Amino acid sequence: MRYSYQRETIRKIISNTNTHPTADMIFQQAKHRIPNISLGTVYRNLKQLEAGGDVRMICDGKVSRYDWNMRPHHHLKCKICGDITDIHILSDDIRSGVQKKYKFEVDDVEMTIIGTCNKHK
Amino acid sequence: MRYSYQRETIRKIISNTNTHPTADMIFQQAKHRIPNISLGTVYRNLKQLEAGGDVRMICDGKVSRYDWNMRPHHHLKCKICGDITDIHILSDDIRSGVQKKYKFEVDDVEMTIIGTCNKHK
DNA sequence: ATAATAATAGGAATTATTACTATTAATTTT
DNA sequence: AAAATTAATAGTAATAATTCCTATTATTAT
Repeated sequence: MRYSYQRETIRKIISNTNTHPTADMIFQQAKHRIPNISLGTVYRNLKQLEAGGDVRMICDGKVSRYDWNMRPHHHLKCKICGDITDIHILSDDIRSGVQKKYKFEVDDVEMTIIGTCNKHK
Repeated sequence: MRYSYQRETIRKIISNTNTHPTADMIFQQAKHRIPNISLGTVYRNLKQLEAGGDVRMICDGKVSRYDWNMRPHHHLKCKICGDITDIHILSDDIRSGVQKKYKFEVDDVEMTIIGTCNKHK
């Protein structure tokens, strides 16, 4: 893959936040550095970064969000403020249980825990 | 809520399948019985059925799918055929662990396990 | 330095979903 | 049972996230 300043900028934006930004949020940020960058470029590069294992896409309803944290982890989603926070809990027992019980070859366990975060008392 | 034949038809379509159909799949089915039903009607009624606790919406990437099974459960998603299957595994320990460790008031645990189902050897 | 070709900007196209509006049909009142 | 009220509908336009397309630009190999 050929070098591009746009892609590096996008990579850095994702790496420097814990907010799991959407493509559009990344686009808005990127415009500060590259005023005429286009949204298509953001999407194309997000796909390449994802394919290259540099970032991971997470689904939040209809929108995709992007996460630099490639270690296996899960998410807490607050229904009040919409914030998505990383949590590290093991899901190895779920993995092996499902593998055996349903004869299903598990690649990944995606867990989103919905509720109210501690910011709202 | 006022009775409508369209809504009852939609409810039945969802109740009679385990395929977690999308709004458009439900629309196609419904047209067999009500040829001039409109997609807007399907969406409006799906929302009402969801609000009334008759069906549950599940996110599958960009598309919403609908499930009649209101008991707490999780999903296996096959990356080959795209099928989504219900599984019943307890997530009570995850719930209480998160509640304590992150001071996060848990409403729901949504788990999607991605991999290859037993249809593909 | 030049040639080859990924990557880009900008805009058009697509897909899932929601909003709008005149008409229809279910319920309530008489 | 007929008239009045008003949800619900069909059909269409609008929106939002994302993908596709194309002439131009920028990176890399020669």
